[in-house]
Amino acid sequence: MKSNKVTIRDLAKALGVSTTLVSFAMSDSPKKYRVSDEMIAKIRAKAKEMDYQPNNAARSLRSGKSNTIGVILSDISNRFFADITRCIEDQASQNGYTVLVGSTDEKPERLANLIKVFQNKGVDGLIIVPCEGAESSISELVASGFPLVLIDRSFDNINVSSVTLNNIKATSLAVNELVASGYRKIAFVSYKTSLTNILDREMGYRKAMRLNDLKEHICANEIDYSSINNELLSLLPKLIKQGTEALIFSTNRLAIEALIVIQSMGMTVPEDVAFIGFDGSETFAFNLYPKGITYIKQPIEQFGYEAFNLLVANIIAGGKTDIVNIELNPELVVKESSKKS
Amino acid sequence: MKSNKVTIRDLAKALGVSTTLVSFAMSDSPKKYRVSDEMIAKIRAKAKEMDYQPNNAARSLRSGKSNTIGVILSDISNRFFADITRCIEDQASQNGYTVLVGSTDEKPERLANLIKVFQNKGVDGLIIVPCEGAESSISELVASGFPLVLIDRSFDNINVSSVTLNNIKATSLAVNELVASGYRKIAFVSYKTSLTNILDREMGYRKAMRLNDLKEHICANEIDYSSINNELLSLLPKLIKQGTEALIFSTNRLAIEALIVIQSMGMTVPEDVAFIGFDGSETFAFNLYPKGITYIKQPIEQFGYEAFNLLVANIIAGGKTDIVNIELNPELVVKESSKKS
DNA sequence: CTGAAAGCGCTTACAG
DNA sequence: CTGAAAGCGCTTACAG
Repeated sequence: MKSNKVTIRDLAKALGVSTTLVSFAMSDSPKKYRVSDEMIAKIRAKAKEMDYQPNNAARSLRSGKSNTIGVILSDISNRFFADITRCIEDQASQNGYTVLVGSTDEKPERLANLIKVFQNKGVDGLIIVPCEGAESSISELVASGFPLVLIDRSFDNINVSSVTLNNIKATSLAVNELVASGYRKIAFVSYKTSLTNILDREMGYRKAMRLNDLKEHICANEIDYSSINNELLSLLPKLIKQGTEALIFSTNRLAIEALIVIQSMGMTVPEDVAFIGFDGSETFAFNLYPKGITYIKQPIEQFGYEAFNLLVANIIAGGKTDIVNIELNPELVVKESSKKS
Repeated sequence: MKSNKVTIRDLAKALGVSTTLVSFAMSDSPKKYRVSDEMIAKIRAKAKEMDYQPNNAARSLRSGKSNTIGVILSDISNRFFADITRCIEDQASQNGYTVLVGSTDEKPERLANLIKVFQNKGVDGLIIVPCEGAESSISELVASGFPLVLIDRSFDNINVSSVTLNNIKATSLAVNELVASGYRKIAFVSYKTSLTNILDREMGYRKAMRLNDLKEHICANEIDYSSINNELLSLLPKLIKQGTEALIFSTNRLAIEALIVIQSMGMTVPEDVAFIGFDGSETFAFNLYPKGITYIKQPIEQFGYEAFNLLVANIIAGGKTDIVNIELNPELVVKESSKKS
């Protein structure tokens, strides 16, 4: 930004051509303007030689686009979202975009605020992991026609592009693996929520249990996410005493906390109870566990890749593309914790 | 950015004043231009009424400053750095700055690249957690006069502003606590590195051990950070067999992995060995541990706060402020793991 | 295939 | 205390 920065005009002067030509040659698709190949090569070579760096502010001001997108997470300290953000950033930087990241900490007021802040900063579009209670903010945004893609979670009653996991399939895979290992008394440990993705995981469990003619044991309403540790300390022994042979968890955090609680009770997996976790991105605990933990793996890279591309298509179309809902496939990573010992 | 956006000119027209006056009134310090109080109030009220949003691109282009800073971390998946980044972002947004974040994954080539990328994007300054081997990139940056603040780690031979922990004090505190609890055979578990902050932690341990007339047991060179788990699995039993009564760890990650390894060996803390971890930001493992883990706590908020303010002072001064090195105080959070059982 | 020129929305010397 | 005007560095119709 210093005054000694090389500009398009300096380049033009040095080459004896117009700034127009330089601008064309430096653009992403110079062919569109039918600039000769030699000219493109000549200009770009000179640009490199003089270390020309386009001025983003000028570009944005003129084009009305910032080439910046905003990513609003529900919780940046969740490794799963942090990893997805990383993938989005990779995609973005390869495509000349800059990413602004914010976190709502699962608070809908903060979401409304962040949307405004990012729009004021001139982002061209938003990728959002909505929290509970975000419906009004999201539907307002959709109504305004602002380019938007939801990720991980969506709302049944809002028509908006999204990239989500096939959650039904995810827990079905887990149930079937345990059944194949010979387990019958399989419990699903979740928590009180209205998030569709978590509820879908419960539905996947129910469906698979029914198809296997097994009785469901759902511990969804007994857990308050803000005091997991204590809840699990009282819940897990009860479940095991009642004859539960295997546990499936609806989230990564729940699974990790449960694993630590189980260890601290002096029990082991799968000897005392079989165990399938959800998502292995924060796997240091899983990997270190001597026997290895079976878990449902989400395609993190695909989340980032698809969301970014969907958003950019949306931006380029001026917010007028069709609604696209992409559902990604989970994968079961099988280790010892789901096998009969 | 749409064409229906309200501009400074629309405001001026609506109020019957010049754009100059509007610009003055909307600036951070309108008093500087001796605009009358009523006028400021009138203009700002109208701005609010018409929902005026200043165009950042125009502002940047004109002023030559982007009001954007870059934060380059050594490892974004480390919760300690993620938390600091969060604090920097809070500070930044309160002061009208936007933060761009990148991670080098401890690779010096990536650092050199990210510095370039961020400069091309027009950041006004950089906050960097340098990785090993970053000396050349950092000293080049310092020589160019670009506003820069290092965080967490610094280099003895480079004269650059920084915010670091008083690492000597950190491990001294730990040693003294264990000694006060009656332990004598205290080992320091670290890893092979040239990072000054880690080496300082070793020095703090050495110093405190000497002052207490105790013999040092340092396990620094025996651990390769990329295969901690296996290393610890062989190291820890050996140490304990040799009579080590207490362990101090030089990093958060090392401590967490060690705790899990200790558990998996069927041992408990502090019955089999006393334990002091480094930093509790990723404390879910610590908190869940039944007895509670004593750890050295770093002042995360202060890291973010001081680094941001130092950088902004630097930016405003055009990179010509004095070098300032801020050393923050660690705190020992005492739980059961450092007490005689 | 190439050039002259307008204009994006601001800030800020300069002049009153 | 206030206004007219230049200009930041680009992109892009328009005209050849």
